[in-house]
Amino acid sequence: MERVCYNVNHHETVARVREKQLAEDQVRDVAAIFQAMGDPTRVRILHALVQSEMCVCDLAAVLEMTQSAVSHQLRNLRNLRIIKRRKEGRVAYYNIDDEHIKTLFETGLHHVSHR
Amino acid sequence: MERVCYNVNHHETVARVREKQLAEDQVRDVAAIFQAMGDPTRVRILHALVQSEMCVCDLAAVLEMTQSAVSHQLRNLRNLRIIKRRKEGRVAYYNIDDEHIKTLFETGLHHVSHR
DNA sequence: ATCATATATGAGCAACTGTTCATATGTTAC
DNA sequence: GTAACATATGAACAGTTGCTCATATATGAT
Repeated sequence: MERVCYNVNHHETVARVREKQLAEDQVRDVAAIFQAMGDPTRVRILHALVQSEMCVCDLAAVLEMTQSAVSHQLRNLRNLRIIKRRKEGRVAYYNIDDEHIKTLFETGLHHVSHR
Repeated sequence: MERVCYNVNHHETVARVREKQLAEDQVRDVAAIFQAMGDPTRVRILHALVQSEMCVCDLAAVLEMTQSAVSHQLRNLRNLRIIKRRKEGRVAYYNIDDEHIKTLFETGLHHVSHR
């Protein structure tokens, strides 16, 4: 990496913040969670699921998107344990995985609604 | 859009969730906030700024990244009003924009640390 | 004025992402 | 068994993103 800064301006701050840096896997995991919530389609899916457990077919109807597109996104969210699936015959019901996720999502929603 | 679902399985649920759908700009805004927090570099930047106001040069030192890369990301975050800038001479100091953002970020961090 | 430093930014490019399309898998009804 | 339905998934393709590199702008020191 090139030398871009000839002297660190605030040695004490840099040292202190360096010490408390997050572990690589923490950074990866938190970024993955936020990234998953950072897409309009997935926001709409999560907002729907906060209100009610829903099957793929119903979600596609609400979002007015293809079953395939919705299913792909549900897989993304499920892989990250943001939502969970319950199967009943041929119907798959999706739910927010836990209360923490619900809280996190609603905190973000609350933020944009109040500014 | 093709017909993928021959009968909506749960009319009542679909109708109820449809009614409470988010407005398009709410969806866009909340997705943008989460998306901005959904990148490892920006997570590290935010985690640093939660601890202390920092200048670009110091952030680059902590992250061990080029000044240019950091500056580009700071612009992204500032455009979304996630961080704010304070100028003092030729030095630009960055800060988390408000307490809501700090809370949102820490809620996400807390989530991945406790599972 | 010139030089050094701090930050900002446009272009370019490789990597990633979200949708579509086609198709596969699995379940229910007959 | 076959047909209808619900969901899942791989490939492909366009659009987006994050970094690098080069360069621009702006301030402070001399």
